Amino acid sequence: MPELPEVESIVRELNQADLIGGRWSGARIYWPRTVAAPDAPDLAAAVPGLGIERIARRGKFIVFELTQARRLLIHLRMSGRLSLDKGWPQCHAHARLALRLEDGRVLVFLDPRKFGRVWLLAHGEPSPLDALGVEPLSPALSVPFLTRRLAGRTAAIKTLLLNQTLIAGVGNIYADEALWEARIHPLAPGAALRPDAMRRLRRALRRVLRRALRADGTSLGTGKGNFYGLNGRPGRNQTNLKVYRRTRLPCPACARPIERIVVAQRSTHFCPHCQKR
DNA sequence: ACTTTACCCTGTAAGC
DNA sequence: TGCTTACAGGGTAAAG
Repeated sequence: MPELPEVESIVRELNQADLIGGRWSGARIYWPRTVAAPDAPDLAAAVPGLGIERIARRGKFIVFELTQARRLLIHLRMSGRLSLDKGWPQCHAHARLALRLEDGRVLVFLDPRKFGRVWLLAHGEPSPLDALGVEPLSPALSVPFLTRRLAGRTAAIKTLLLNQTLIAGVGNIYADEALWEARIHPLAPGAALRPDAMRRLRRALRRVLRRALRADGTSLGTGKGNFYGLNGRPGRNQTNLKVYRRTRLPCPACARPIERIVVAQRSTHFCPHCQKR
């Protein structure tokens, strides 16, 4: 569920929670498949004693840099959430993993749909971060870069924006929003984008993501699949959305109804008038 | 090398 | 109220 702005918001909150310098003292695994590390025989045994040096984001991953050159990665996928509690979870219905700190606090990974994954990696071990593309808010996302990487790509631009090996961190909401802002049809083949469209796309991606970041992410609806930051804090970006989940509502630019189609197995929202093929 | 498809899971909301 | 269906912001593996 969470994309770059949501994950970044959570990382900011974690960094404000006085975890740096602390040490893990134990772990409890409630749903074993949550632990994805291929050769981590027992995360619960390996975690105690590891200190937290840094907490960062890469793409949609939360990265805990630990002592002994180890790393703990968390990917929330569709329905993952984090909660920082005073002790081991008592009544969380969807607790999949809990990590206890020496000061007694416990970071609980909640995930109704069980798609989320956690890795504990040793130095030099193959990491899912290795495959990630550029950070969209870094200078690496340049027009020449986009031009190079989209050359020869016949897939729909919407599909390519969701491809984490090209650009890391963009998901369904911000792909739709950026394409609307750039006035590009979601089904346009990547290679069909003219230089001017490339410039608009780069600019739109960065604008849309930064705006969402300022609002601490997007929280839609009331369901459990909704985005929440640490300990259930919702974001405020939903009021900034122009097309996402606004099927049949008027386009903010031309007032014609927004359409919904399916691209890459994902709902895709766009204005057929403003975003021509 | 790139693209498409099936699949992983559970919860919520809408329609009847 | 209860049942059924569609949908959900993530990604992978395998086949074409």
